[in-house]
Formats: sequence, C-alpha cells, structure tokens
Amino acid sequence: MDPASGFLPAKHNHRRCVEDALKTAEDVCRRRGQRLTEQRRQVLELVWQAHMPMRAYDLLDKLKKVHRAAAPPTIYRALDFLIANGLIHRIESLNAFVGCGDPEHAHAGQFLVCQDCHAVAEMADPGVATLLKKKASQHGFFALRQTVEIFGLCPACAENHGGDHTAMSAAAK
Amino acid sequence: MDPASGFLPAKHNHRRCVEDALKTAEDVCRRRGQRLTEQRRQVLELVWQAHMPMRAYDLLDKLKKVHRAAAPPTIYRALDFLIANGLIHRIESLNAFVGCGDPEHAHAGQFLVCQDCHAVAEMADPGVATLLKKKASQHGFFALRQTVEIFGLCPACAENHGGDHTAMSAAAK
DNA sequence: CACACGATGTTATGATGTTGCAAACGGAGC
DNA sequence: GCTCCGTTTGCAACATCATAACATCGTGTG
Ligand SMILES: [Zn+2]
Ligand SMILES: [Zn+2]
Ligand SMILES: [Zn+2]
Ligand SMILES: [Zn+2]
Repeated sequence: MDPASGFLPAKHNHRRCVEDALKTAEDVCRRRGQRLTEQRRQVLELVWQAHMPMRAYDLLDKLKKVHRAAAPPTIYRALDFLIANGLIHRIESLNAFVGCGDPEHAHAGQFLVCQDCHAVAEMADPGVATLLKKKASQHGFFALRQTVEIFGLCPACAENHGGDHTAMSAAAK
Repeated sequence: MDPASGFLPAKHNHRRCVEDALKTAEDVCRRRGQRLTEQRRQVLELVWQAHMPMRAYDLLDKLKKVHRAAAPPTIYRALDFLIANGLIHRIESLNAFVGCGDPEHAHAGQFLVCQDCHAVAEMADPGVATLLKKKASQHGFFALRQTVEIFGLCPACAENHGGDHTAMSAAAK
C-alpha cells in the first residue's frame, strides 16, 4: 500500500513506513543512476519521520544534530535533489515539503492540507490532472506542471468539530 | 468584459482597463463599508498597471516613488486588505500578486502562469472547483479553500516555439 | 471636545532561499 | 594505484520575503 496517499490509518507501523520509503528511494535512484548520498538520505528520512509538511529550516535544525556543518545550502540542495527525483513534493502555500509515496511514477499530485492539525494527504487523481490540462488548453494554454493545494479539514478534525457544518462554514468565514 | 480573464487581447486599452478596475474596487468597497484608502488604491493601481504577477518588494519600490515613507508593512498591509476583499489574488508559487477581474463575487480561481513571459490568466471555472471539492470529500476531506496554479506556455509563447510539441515536451523533460 | 477604532509610521527582526567559489569525493579509464 | 573530470559538499555572504511591536495619526460618533 502506498503510505503517502490518504490520511494516516489511525495507527500504522511508522518505523516500517519510513524504512520502506527509504528502500524505495534507494531502488529508484539506483535504477536512474542517481546518487542517494548520506545527506540526501538523511533529509529524506527526516521528511518521512515527521509525516507532516516540514519546512526547510526545521529540517536544517534536525539535520544539524547529526551533522554540525549543515547550512542552508545543504538542506536546499538535498531538497532540490529529492524533488527532482519525485521523492518529495513541495507544498507551495506552506513553503514546506512532504514525502511522496509513489516516486516511481511521474505524476501531478493534489494535496489536501488540514488547517487544524496540518496533516497532508496526496491525491494523484489522473482525472483531475487531465481536466486541468484540458481546461487550460481551452484557453490556448499548454500546461506543463500543476500545483493543486486544497485547504480544509481532514476526517479526524472534521469529526472533532462534530460534523457541524454550520459552525465550520462560520469558521471558514 | 472581464479584463483579467484569459490572456490579454493583443492590444487592449490598458489605461481604461486599469481605470475600470479601480472604479469597480471603489464600488465594491463602498458597498461593503470598507475603506479603499489612497495607499490601498495606489497599490491596487500598481498591480493592475503591471498586468503581470507583481512581487511585494517590486510594488514597494514603485510605491516609494510617490510615497517616500513606504516600508514593507505598508505594502503587506495594503496587499492583505486587497486580498481580503478579493481585489487581488496571491500566486503562491511565485510569491506574487495579480489583480482579480471579478472582485464582486467570491470564487476559487485557477491560474495559468506562462513560464516564458510570466503572464498570468485566471480561470474561475466552477466545474473545476466543484470537482476538486468532490474529490476531496471522497477522501473524507472537507475543502474550504483551493490553490490551483498551472505552469506552461501561454498562447503567444507556445506560438513562438513554432507549435513544436516534441521540442516542448523535451523542454518539459 | 472626548473617545474609540482603524490606519499608518517606524524600527527591528524573523523566515525563507540563493550565489559564488573552493575543497573533497567518487567513478571511469589507464 | 593513479589521473582525470564531473558531482557533491563546505562555507560565507547575500538576497528575498514577511511579521512583530509599539507609537502616532485621522476620522467619525456621541
Ligand atoms: Zn508512517
Ligand atoms: Zn486534521
Ligand atoms: Zn479572481
Ligand atoms: Zn507567455
């Protein structure tokens, strides 16, 4: 099962979940002739450990604990590499990064971001991507890349609000 | 016609286009009991003048020419006000701002951003917004706000590339 | 006028991201 | 092993983006 899709099962074997992601990353990089160096692997691991959108400087702080010399370029280079290889995605509206559960296949992801608990889930719905590309082309626009980020309430947090949609729409202002 | 939708007609009366936008903004604010102060009006005018995504500090530099005391908070406060009233939109992946052609009605916009000339067009396709909300809800997610930004080539720039899609797809990597 | 409230001025600081150059590393070929 | 060369990393400085905190001003209301 793809560990990044959908919101987390209430309890999952997270240690295993991170290990699998790292294993997959190694496979992907080896097949592509890319070097998943120790630094890059560590940054990827930090991103997966959190299972939350992680900001660059938060990652930097954590990385410094195992690597005192780490500096901003250290982290941004690693992030660039991981993004280029589809191992993580950047959430533009948060300036943050999340692991991708399916780095083997290029895809346009759509992200569901909870305003309450900040959890993020990735949909990679080809129908959505196709529709956007088609709508764009109706405006004479040739689409190459998509950023789709949806803010709202995840299942758990919607539940906590009692499913009270009037209250929620008030909160939404 | 909505001046912000679609890419610009080859030549349009831009002076008129800006005037109309400011006029509409005044109407909207008056009806809502919001104060479109001189500073806010000037920032809105600068955004519309450019007809391009404008970054905060670019706007600040321009604003300083008519208002020496302007500082970062000056511009960000004006931008916050304009966004809150739907007069401009923020393009997250560019950290930039564009005018909205339809501030009277709340809407989820989808933005087409040209990688070549940096022009931006806004689609406000309710079908897209509805589909995203529906897809999200299928994942148990209650959607409140959407960010949709599509990168690619605008009609003019696609044309300049000779409509050569093989070359473009190569460039797209 | 007195007051309240929103808007602006001002300084400083925090947060995010990049450039440029030198040194170290690592695989390919000899 | 050794050289060569492209990639990766170290490091310092810089560039860009955004907010905090608090004082002051302006405007409308009673
Ligand atoms: Zn996990
Ligand atoms: Zn949540
Ligand atoms: Zn709009
Ligand atoms: Zn263009």
